[in-house]
Amino acid sequence: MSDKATIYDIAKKLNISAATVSRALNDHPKTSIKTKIRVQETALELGYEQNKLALALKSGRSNNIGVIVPRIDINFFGSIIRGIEDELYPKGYHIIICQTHDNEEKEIQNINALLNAQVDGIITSITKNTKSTTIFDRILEKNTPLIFVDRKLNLKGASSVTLNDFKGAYMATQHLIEQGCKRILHLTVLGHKSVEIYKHRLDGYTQALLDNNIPFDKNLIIETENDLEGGKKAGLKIMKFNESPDGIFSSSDFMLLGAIKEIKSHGVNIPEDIAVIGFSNEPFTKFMENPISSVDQCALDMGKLAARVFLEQINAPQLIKIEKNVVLAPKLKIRQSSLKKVICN
Amino acid sequence: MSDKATIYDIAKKLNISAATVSRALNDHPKTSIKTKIRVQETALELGYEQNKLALALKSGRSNNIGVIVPRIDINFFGSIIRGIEDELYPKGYHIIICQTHDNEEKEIQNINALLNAQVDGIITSITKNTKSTTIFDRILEKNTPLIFVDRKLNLKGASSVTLNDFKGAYMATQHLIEQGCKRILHLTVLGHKSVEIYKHRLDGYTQALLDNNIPFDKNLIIETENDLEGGKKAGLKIMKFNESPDGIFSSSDFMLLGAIKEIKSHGVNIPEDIAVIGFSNEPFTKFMENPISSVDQCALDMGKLAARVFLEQINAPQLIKIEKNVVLAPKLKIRQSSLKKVICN
DNA sequence: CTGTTAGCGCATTCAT
DNA sequence: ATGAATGCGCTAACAG
Repeated sequence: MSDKATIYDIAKKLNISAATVSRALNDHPKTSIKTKIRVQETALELGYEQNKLALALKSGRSNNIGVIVPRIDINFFGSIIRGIEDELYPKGYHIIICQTHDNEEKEIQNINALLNAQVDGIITSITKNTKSTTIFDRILEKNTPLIFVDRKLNLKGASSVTLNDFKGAYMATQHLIEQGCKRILHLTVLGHKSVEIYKHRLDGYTQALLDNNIPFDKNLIIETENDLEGGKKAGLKIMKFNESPDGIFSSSDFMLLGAIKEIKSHGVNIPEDIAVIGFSNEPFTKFMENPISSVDQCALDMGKLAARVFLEQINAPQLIKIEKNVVLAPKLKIRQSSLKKVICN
Repeated sequence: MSDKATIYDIAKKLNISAATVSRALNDHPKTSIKTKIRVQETALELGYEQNKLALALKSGRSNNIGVIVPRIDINFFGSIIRGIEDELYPKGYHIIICQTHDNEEKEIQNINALLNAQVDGIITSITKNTKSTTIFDRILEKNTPLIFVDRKLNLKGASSVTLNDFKGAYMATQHLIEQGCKRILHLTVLGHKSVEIYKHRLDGYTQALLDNNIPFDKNLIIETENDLEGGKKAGLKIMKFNESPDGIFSSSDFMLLGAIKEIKSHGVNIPEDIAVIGFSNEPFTKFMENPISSVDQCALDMGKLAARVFLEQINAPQLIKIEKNVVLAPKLKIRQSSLKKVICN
């Protein structure tokens, strides 16, 4: 019944104009307190609620922000979104979620749809397969704030919040070296050359070796699929080495888990024989009977920061274009899998 | 520059009326093919895109649907949302995400905000603390489709997609019995009486015992906090029993994991001494060195079904109100932790 | 302090 | 087949 009451309904009932009602509702300074009260009362009585759609059309601001991620049910992205929501909800923004499933075409569709829906900004993690930047240029042409999280494109006018993958890898490798490892193997993702983050992780690993005067050995780089099976394959390869590594730094927790399972099945002990550390701090790493060390990506913080960058941009004076590139330092989560030395927990 | 082209821009350029442009764009039957083509061409040229906001205001349909969950970064809810998105995106709907953090006040705020944003429907999992139904009644009064997922309220006019928790618990308990367990302990959540699902799980457990002529022993019910610590506490209690249980069915994987860690530290073997099975099929359960059996909640399916129920409601003729209550059968994920008998994997 | 007018962008009657 | 007019609900500019 109370399907929808508009300001006109209130106006009619009070024999005043809709404009006055609008002003009263918005607490406009030039309105008598009397009418304000009367309006508020009848608004309540009629169950009036502001239609944000009309407001959005009028103002050109929808108060919605689009968030596009590869998959929403991946813990990392879920946490990023949570960070964004936590930060933006109190400011009156709503979050519209889209998934690309790492499909560039879906990415383009999503962006177009969000733009048509008049979102006030877009926060996104690009596809693994994103080749073209034209769709992103369109966002910028429309003066819609664009913020990349984690997986980014280098575009003038776009902001970004990323993790210092190089540093994370460096820290992890350094940690293994400090544990006494001399022959550290690196597990990287097949086709990593096309994804910045894996390149950076490889570079961090290499640099750490260099800084510690450990020779780089290209035979100690194994490229495999980023899943359990890929890890197992890699583990098998490792078991066939003449000289086994004494440490593994993996660019992914999943690959590492596969490798661990395989290696253990050969009677090799972790961390005694081989100390290992992964990347991403997947939830399962800390729940294992023998918890796995990993590099935490601070997903929640990344989301929060991306949200703040958006707010800065949206609140900036018209003519000023803010472009901000935030790089977060990762955190090492040291657990049993990489501790050769005895340490009090 | 191409900030925004409207149908008026196209109309002006072609010296025709906006109405004609609108019709041409919508492939209206009573428009000459010639103009259709001309309009489409200049639309492309001008980079025209439909403003969904205006459309929404006009039509009263925003093509947005609100989804409210306790937390988006919990795997279960992430999967539900993914299911919803997968199903609704191809139909042109967008998903607006909100979190309650299990706070009833935030729940009310979220619903009001979504209603004001003119969403076409709301899919939600209620708070653990939801006491009042008035806010949900408001949704229904507005004739906005309301679909509960997993955690539901029994309201006339609202639909629901839930898991058969009773059956899941029954299956899990039955499985333990089949493994030869005689003294099966049940781990339930503190204050479970206020949340339907835990009650149902307890009931399923009880019924399975009954059906197998195993006496119910209230000392074998332990109530604890739903987290690792709570599980550890429970594990300690169990270790102090005069007569140890030989099986555990836990209403939560997290509690179970805590209990397992505690129990193992006392030298008790799993599954040999105590076979265990949890609930929810959390991702970590299958990644463990000794994978944990669990009841899968089919989150993805629940999301998809909820989306379909929404579509049915929204597409139903005006006067017909569809109320649908779907109950999904859970799936047992049997892994090492509950297999006393040797089975070929 | 309040009323009138107009417009955000679109689709839809009613004419023609 | 097309144009003119109207309204979705709201706010802002301009009068008064």
